[in-house]
Amino acid sequence: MEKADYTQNAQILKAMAHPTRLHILSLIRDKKHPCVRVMEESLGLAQPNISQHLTIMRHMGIVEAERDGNQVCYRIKDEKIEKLLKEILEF
Amino acid sequence: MEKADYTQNAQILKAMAHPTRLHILSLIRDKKHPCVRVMEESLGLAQPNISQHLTIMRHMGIVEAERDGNQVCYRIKDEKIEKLLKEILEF
DNA sequence: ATTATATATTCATATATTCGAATATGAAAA
DNA sequence: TTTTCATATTCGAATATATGAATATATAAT
Repeated sequence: MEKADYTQNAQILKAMAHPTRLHILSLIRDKKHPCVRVMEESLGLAQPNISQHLTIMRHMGIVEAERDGNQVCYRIKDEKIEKLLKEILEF
Repeated sequence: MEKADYTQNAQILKAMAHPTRLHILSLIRDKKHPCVRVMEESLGLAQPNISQHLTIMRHMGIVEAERDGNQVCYRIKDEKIEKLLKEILEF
């Protein structure tokens, strides 16, 4: 494995390595494709805070956003991430 | 999953989410049970730095140290971590 | 006992993360 | 077209992390 890969890999891990972010990812897995308002209810956290965490994960290619009229819904970006996430959440 | 679990889980992830630490873990997997001096050669980093990273992972129960005379050798702590690590390194 | 070798710890400083508060944007409803 | 609802961004202060330099400890060799 290349040094660059460790860096890339570590960045993705780091973007998941936060309690709130793991919780969000778990929600996305459970309720398929939830919007931010739903997360807000489930997590009991401030909306901007959740949005900040989502932004971090969006930028790292962990989740993907889709606007649905008024609201924005999130999903896991791809199969690869889904597999990794499964391993982490079921750890 | 409990909130406490997300925290615990995130802490373990975070302790792995660093390029040098991933590299160290990869070394430990490849060369079974390497000592710090060997890591030093492979990584080309200062010994105190490596030792600092090892300490972090030891404290989080990711690796385990065993003294062998003059030197200290490291291994992955258990099966559970080994499985998670495999998923991460092969991501 | 002294010296050499291997590893760990401490400390200081630079850098990154976290999160609340305030504000901005974007779409829908009135 | 103003108001409302949903989400995103920006900023600042507190906190955490990373790393080099210096030093300490522990075993082995002389």
